[in-house]
Amino acid sequence: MRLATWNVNSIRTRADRVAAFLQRHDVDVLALQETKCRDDQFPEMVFGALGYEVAHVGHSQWNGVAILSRVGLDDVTTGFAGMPSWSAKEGVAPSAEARALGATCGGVRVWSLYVPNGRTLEDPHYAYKLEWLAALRGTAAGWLAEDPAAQVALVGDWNIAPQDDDVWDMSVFSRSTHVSAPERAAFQAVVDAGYADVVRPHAPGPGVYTYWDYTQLRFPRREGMRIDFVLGSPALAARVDRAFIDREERKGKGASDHAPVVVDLAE
DNA sequence: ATGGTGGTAGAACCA
Repeated sequence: MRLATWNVNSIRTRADRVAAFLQRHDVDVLALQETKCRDDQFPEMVFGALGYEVAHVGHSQWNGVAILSRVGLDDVTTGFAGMPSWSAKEGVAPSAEARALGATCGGVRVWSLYVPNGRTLEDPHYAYKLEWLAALRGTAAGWLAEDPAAQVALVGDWNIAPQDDDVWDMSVFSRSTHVSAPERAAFQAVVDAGYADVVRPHAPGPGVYTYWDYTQLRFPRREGMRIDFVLGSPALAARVDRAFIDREERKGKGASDHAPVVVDLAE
């Protein structure tokens, strides 16, 4: 089974690219982030024609996550238990909502995650990001306590660069989100709960990224960040026999600012 | 030092 994740930065703008990607790499399950559309706007037919079922949750034009699967799409769940709600605390703030979608695909519990960006170290969204990650860690730890053999994949845009080598120049990020100690600790806590980064061993750094800012020629200058991850439970991680970042997808006109991450699971 | 680009929008806001 081939599982992939991609922050697509608008599914309507890039439906053709996503369809071509699915076919080019023969992908079975694709988790998408930043779909940037309402449920009724999702171009389901494009993917239905290719044999994929679609689950999507998009609160507004901001964010939104989806799962496409041609190996079953069952027990679809919006949000994980205990996921903190931004709007419940602060009033309407659609940019901070609807960022987790779970489904069982081919025996694997797949979670498409868009971790809150955080904006700046002083912004309330930063505290929300840490709170959100702590809740995810707690709930995901519970899944493994319940069933240590569970096959779970936590995939998506984590908006965290866990290691210094995961950004092109640490000095640029001295007072920025994504690299702060609390964010890295929050990411590590999920790892410590039993979810391993299954891609890094197959795509080691430095200089290996999943995101390049549209501005300042970041991609041709090879100035990127590794912020998209596939974290796997022990039973899932044991099945991974190949993984790669499809850097080619970042090239050319009409690319997302993120590249897809692809993982192969042995039968 | 701001703006560089691209998305949703249809003005500003977000990444």
